[in-house]
Amino acid sequence: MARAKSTELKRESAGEKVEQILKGAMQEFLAHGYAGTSMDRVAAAAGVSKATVYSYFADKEGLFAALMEGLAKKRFQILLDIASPTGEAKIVLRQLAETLLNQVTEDAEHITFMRVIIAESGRFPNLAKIFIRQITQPVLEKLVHYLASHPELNIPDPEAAARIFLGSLVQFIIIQEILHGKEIVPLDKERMIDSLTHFMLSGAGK
Amino acid sequence: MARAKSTELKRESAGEKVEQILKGAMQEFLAHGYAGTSMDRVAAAAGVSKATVYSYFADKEGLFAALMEGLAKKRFQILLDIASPTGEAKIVLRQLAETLLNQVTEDAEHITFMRVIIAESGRFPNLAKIFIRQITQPVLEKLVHYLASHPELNIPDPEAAARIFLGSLVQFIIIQEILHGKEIVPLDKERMIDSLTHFMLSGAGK
DNA sequence: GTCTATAGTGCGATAGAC
DNA sequence: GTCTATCGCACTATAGAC
Repeated sequence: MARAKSTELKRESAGEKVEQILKGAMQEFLAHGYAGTSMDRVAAAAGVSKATVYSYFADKEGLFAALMEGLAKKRFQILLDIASPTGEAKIVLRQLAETLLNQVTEDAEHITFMRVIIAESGRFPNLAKIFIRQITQPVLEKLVHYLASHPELNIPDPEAAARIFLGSLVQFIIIQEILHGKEIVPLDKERMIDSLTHFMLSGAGK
Repeated sequence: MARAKSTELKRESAGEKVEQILKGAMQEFLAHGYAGTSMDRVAAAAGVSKATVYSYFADKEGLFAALMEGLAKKRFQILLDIASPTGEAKIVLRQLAETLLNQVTEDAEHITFMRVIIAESGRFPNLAKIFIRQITQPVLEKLVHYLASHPELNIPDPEAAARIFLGSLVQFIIIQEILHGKEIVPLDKERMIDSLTHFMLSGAGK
């Protein structure tokens, strides 16, 4: 085989293998968490040998970190796109809330990703901070900017209001989906959205 | 009770050992999660032999479940006590929010407990459900009852409003404390409380 | 493939209660 | 002395990092 020695950087086809490994790693780490995942299972799930895994990633921590950073970038890019709001506040806020709620509740991977980020935020504080910087902060900022640039809404503290708006929605997902509260404390998504927009618009001359 | 309940092993002084084991288990499980904790370390942290641990708890899962159920009962009892609200809405809501925020942010154990409940909600869905039933649901219900019994607040959907109120606060804790967002997206607790009460009271004739 | 860690068991020894 | 909780430790079998 004209396969190069693996101590150095990989050649042309490197990207494919990395993709493959990350895919297997995602399956395992999201399902079992960091400590609950073995490198053997990652290799098996990826369809490569353990040696191949270790030729691309220094160790378990490195693979986990690379995976989670990548997921943070890709999986929540949608949120940043929606959050470019124009138009009437009532519609903009409704749409933002609906997209966030539907986007996440329909995709089990999002839910599991959120769970793992929180789960490992003790062992991997830097990952949590990357998540905050890459997702929470920009979404928050866009919403703050929108709220602040619409003085007719009469919102006294846009930064706090943005936290309330997004925080309510995210915590709704955590209770209903992540903590399996759907059947115990059921509540329709639409009622959350209705009440949230009601409160946000309560200061406007309506 | 000469030979107490047959389901329980050991004699009268058993409680001490159980307490000791649970204390060690708390230290380890809260610090490292379920998969990241070894029974040897639990025994060491508890200052007992592994055999003793296994004489009181059937296995690792049983010990973990017993610990977490106990913590759910004791650690958040305070919330249920506060949530017996009487008096003017503005004050009641402020006090509830302040107590919840201070209670949790000042006690690292609360934060870690919340983290572990979410972390293990995939592997131990029943624990998450116990948490919802014993803490989330009763607190939610008391707040709903309060909001609903004060029609002058003019809240269209008390159930959704209660979710928004508590969800905002809990998510604030998750972002600031659990995900280490304090320095990245700082926000004073008081501003959250001010804005939350502002929205809740926005329908009242003020 | 190697070396370490871990869940769970078994047993002899100890020390205290009656 | 008898009973028993507990300790300490050796042991198996399995799994995991690398």
